[in-house]
Amino acid sequence: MAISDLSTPGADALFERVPKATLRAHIVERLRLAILAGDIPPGAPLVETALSERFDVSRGPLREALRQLIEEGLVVTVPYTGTHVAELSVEDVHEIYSLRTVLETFAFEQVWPRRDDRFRAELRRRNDVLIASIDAGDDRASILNELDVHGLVYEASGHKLLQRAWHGLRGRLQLYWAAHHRAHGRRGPKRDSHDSYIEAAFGADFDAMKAEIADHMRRGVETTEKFLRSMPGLSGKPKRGVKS
Amino acid sequence: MAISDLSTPGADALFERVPKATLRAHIVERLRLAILAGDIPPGAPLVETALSERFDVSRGPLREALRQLIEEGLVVTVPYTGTHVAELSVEDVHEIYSLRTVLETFAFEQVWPRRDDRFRAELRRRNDVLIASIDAGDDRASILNELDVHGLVYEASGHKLLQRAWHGLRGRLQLYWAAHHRAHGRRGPKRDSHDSYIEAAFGADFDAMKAEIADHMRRGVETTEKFLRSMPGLSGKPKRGVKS
DNA sequence: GGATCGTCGATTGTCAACAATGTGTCACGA
DNA sequence: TCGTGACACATTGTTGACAATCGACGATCC
Repeated sequence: MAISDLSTPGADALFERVPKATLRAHIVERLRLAILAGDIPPGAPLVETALSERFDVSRGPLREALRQLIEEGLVVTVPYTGTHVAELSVEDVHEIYSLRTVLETFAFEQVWPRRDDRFRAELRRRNDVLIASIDAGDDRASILNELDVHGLVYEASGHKLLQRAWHGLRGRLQLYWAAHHRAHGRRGPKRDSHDSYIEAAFGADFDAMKAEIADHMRRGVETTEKFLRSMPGLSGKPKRGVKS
Repeated sequence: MAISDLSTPGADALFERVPKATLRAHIVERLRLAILAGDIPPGAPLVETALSERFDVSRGPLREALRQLIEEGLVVTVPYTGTHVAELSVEDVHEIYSLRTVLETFAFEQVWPRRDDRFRAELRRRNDVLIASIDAGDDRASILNELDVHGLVYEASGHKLLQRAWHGLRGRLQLYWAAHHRAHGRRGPKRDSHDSYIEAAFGADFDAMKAEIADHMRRGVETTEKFLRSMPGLSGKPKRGVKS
């Protein structure tokens, strides 16, 4: 089979620049997507032979793809024993959101003084997309669109290292929200929670924006924590035999 | 050859917990050390066959090790073309230090309210080690010790994600300072630059500490930028044929 | 002389077989 | 019944060979 047979046109140009040139790059994407979409849930084992069969590649490229996802924090492995999707803990939630508060504030500090009209227009546009998906009741899309709105701030900062850091956080966030969606369904981002964020972003008061970011994160950590506490199974040991 | 033959006892327990159990883990360490020490300078090609021979392993584990270093930002690769050590640019320096200012301030925010005596004692200890190596004129050690002093703040924060972020920044910083040392020699961290930092860390005024962090980073970016501008060759294209 | 095309070497990408390790199971004895 | 030891199985780690691709060099044609 030729590599080109696997090409998925412009469907998901969400992450970084995508080479698409090698099998490994392909698998990284597909596997990441499968994990983030909750297709392979947290704690589920990732057996190399099974995955190599599923993706129709040999174990070489697959292992390299796994290494990359390990480095991204989405996958955990124990030598000679096994590999599984990263699990969710309450401490992680606190860490993610506290760090995100710092990073997003920093990102806004970079963008704010520039009074960038292109940024504002794009922010408006992405927010409209988000609102539309919320109103349509499409939770899967809403989660992604919400992250896209926030992601714009990092992109606009022009700070590559900061974007990289956001990318790492984004993946874990998606892991949580996907689990949340899978458990409760129809409980994506709320309109009003985001309205105040956008309003502040378009305002003139930077301190108000900082406060709004902190508030937004507080709400996020609250929701996610409540969810996790209601699902103690998610941070348990991976069960042998759960099909991937 | 048995894996145990490669064991390097407690020589460099600098980075994370070291499994030592697999060849791959070993190579990641050795390769990272070779890069960070400047043994393989920025821009130099990393040919898989040459490296696999040098480290006496096959290309499989070596490639996986490379993947990990790529994810850490120390190595860059182009499919079907080549791999080389990451290069140094002035923008990178600005990004690293600006992000580090934010992260280190955040780390101190976590540590400060606790009035942790163990932290203060360890800070004193590591600082003494640093001073000793500076006075001894050992630049190589001084660079590492200086990073160790700062690293303690991240460790004491107890924030795993923050430590992870610091680890990524730390590697790049080491890359710069190693190149700096190699070029100029005998120009490691200065005593007086660090004295004010430590003084503030032991003081009671948190705002003063924040200002000191910002100052410290300003000095760092200034030195590093001046160095880079004096060595334009470091950000050039990798030359084919440079031995690794 | 300059541009273009093909060839060749170097390098990375991929694969399938084999080795090493850890974990659970099951028989056995106290 | 409970502990214990050996054994088999599942899984990852490692290897060497082969395929695909890229970049440079040189021949050829205009």
